[in-house]
Amino acid sequence: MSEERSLNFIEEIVEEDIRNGKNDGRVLTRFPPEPNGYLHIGHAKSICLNFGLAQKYNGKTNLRFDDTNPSTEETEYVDSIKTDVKWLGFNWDKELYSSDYFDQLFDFAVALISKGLAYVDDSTAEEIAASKGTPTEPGKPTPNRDRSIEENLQLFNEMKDGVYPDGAKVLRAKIDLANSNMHLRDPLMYRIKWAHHHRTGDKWCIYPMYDFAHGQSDSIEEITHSICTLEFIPHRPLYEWFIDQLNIFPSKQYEFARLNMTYTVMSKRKLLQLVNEKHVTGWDDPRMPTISGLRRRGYTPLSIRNFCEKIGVAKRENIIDVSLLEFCIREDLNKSAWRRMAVLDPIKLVITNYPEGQTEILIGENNPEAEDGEGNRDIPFTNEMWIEREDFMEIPPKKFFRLGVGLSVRLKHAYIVKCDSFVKDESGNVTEIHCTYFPESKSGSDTSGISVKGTIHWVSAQNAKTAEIRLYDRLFKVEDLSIEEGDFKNYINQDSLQVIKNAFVEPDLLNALNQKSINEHIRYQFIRKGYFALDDDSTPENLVFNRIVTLKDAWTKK
RNA sequence: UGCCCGAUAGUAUAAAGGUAGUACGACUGUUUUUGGUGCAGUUUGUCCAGGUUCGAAUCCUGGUCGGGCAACCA
Repeated sequence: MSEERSLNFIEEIVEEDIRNGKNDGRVLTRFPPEPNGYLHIGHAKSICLNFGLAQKYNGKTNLRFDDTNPSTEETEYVDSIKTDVKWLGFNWDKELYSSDYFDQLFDFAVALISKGLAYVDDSTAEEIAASKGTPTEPGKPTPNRDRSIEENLQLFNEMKDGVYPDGAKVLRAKIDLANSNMHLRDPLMYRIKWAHHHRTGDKWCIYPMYDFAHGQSDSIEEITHSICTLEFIPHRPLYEWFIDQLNIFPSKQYEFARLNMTYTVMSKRKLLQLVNEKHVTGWDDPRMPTISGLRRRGYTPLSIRNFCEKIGVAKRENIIDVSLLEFCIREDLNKSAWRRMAVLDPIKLVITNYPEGQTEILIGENNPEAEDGEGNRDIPFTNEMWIEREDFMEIPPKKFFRLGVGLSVRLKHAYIVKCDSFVKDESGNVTEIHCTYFPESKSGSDTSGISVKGTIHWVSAQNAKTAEIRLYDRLFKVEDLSIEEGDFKNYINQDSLQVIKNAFVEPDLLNALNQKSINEHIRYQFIRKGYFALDDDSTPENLVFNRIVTLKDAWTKK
């Protein structure tokens, strides 16, 4: 057997279960989102874990919507969740809903009442909260705790039949009001909610609580490993209590630490707030940590799966540096993205010894990382160019490998040019750079003998196409939002979006829209500027590119 | 002053009583027609105090620190 990557603690549990022949070696996991928001990168961790486990151990994974609270859930979210899971590259075995089990769950509740293990309580929410005591003081029974089984049965049926208004009664498990675990102090099983459900419509006016739905749903599906996040640890005894009392399939719950990431938030509540209060343009704003946001930004499914692999799975609270996510997308795109040239902050460069009106077609390979370069594209070369303003300096510092009077650089895929002079306007801004080129220095057939330190990108001014380019920075100004005081919105980075309306791109990029229609090569590396993805806002008249991430830059750091 | 979970380089994650390793970050060199990539290297760590043991990141005891738990949310 060859050297294997070490297992995370859940894989160890699964392997041990398989060794022991538990569940006949069967592995069935589930990904159980509540359809009340869009999925984010933290969900991706859970998705990769659940589906990954199944793939690794010959099992299956169900997609189950935990839809027990009709007032927050919508079909829109169901659809987006399915889209995102598929996009990440996973296929579920069954698409299921907790609401599929409402009848069964009702019968389970009746069974518990019949065993004297559940009762209908007429107390208000406040009264119940008060009667539960505190972590250090035991709770006290409410007046209804000792109702007869018959009465409970009748009342519960009346709850279901719509006899009572919202909040009038609840069904509670009869466990232990003094338990040190607050979740065991007679937890609520059902509440009355006259709300329209996105799937069951108006059939029900009572809905099960999470604790009386999740474990039972796992059990009904015969889930072997029910994986959730750390905050559910105190629920586990309750999860097991219901399964024991009902004597149904013993699914087991395991908990891991959720993902946190620097410079962003990861709670649906906060993300919803950013959307509702228009701090971002929507759930799929490219600055959002949502799957749809990352997708629109240009992240690939592979890069996200690799990221989830690298961050590992453990029980320790963590905050992952967003630079690891950035590493993952660079790693993927460096190998696959086609190279193009784009000038974001243009300044004119004039080649004084190149014939005006002449156009030469140069060849550039699409992908230098591929053996065959994945083909070439034509790049027109003329006497006037757009180059990046930052690639010229009036007074260049030492080790500045770009342009300044007397300095030479190679124009990528083209010739070496030497800067002779520059032109300024009245206010002192440089408006033009004048160079001479060396005809023998043509890329690929250079016989000039000249060697230069720098190579810069450019676009022929006569042939350039304009494009809109959107540059994104971190959404928040601080690394770890969880340790900051006050409203998280105080830390929003107001400069997280920069729109460049008139960038110049090489003409071949007009093909980007066609490429997109065949779903290929919609992501590019703009040489020296980063990785970019064509945005859905693009039209043939106005191409829009999102910067996914910059290239690593060892120069500007200095 | 309850119960539960956790603690290994800056950030994560391994080492199941026997050499503290890996990735990202940072830094250095090298290659390069992208100051990218690649390649080579450097850097930084077991929360504390006791105990068990030939030997402890690992087991035990006590402490410290961080997190969670008292929604008719999930």
